[in-house]
Amino acid sequence: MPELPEVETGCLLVRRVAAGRRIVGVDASADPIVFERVSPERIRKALLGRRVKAVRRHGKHFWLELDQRPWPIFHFGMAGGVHVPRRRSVRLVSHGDKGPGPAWPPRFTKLVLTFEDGGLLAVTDARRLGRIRLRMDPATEPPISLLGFDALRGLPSPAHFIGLVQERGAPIKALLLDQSFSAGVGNWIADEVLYRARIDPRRRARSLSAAEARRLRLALRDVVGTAVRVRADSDRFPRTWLFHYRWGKQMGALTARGEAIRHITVGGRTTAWVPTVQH
DNA sequence: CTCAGTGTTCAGTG
DNA sequence: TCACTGAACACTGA
Repeated sequence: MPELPEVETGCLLVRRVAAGRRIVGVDASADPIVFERVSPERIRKALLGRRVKAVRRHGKHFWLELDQRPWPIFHFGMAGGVHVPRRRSVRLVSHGDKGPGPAWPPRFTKLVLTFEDGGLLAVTDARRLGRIRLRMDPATEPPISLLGFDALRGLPSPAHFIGLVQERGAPIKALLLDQSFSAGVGNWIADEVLYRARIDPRRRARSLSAAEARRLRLALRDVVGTAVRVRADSDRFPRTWLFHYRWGKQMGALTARGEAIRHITVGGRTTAWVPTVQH
């Protein structure tokens, strides 16, 4: 679930349920991996009785501003997310893995918050690569202070962006994935952006012309902006996006325009690209 | 049973 | 020191 658009969408959900309310219940699982060196007791102590003043995000991290520090930071890793009960009635017992119907709390829940108005919020993480941290001032402390510009709201000016790109020697795809460069970009966004900018993912960032870097910036703005606008609902991504065809691996995968898709490894990640279009 | 994966970190290398 | 690479991490689902 977790690139910038998914995190932003989760953030909106959290804001809807939590903003302005007091936390009256904290149920934290004892998971030392998800709770980075923070015991469930400390999480509970930090959150219980606090009022949520604001919900902020930078890149793939988001955090709650409370009426008292420290504040919790959430990162979804590869398979984390936030959930609220569907409908009004809450079943406390899930009835089997299959079959439709509400289940609460969801599978892989690591944290459940209850709010004064009865609202509920569950934080899940199936693969346990996500993290929940406590910081006195999240924006100025690692890991968030180490992030680059936010790919949705912090895009640098064209001139600045071109400069940032041309001073780096990594493959352009690896640079896009570097969170200290563009915070929030993940594997599929990087591929989509490069496809739309018609740039070979293996190209060294330094080798991009000003025109190419400009194209890259616009593609980044468009892909992230569009994905956020549709609430990260991939069914609503434009049909022209590589996203819909990139997993037709094996052989003969084609884009909407009939272009052949190839898969290679760049920056340590599986990369889908279209050699006839990207140079 | 094996392996890829919408991510990050860290040891190792140049 | 900086920058980059690749393996490790952890676990589900195909």
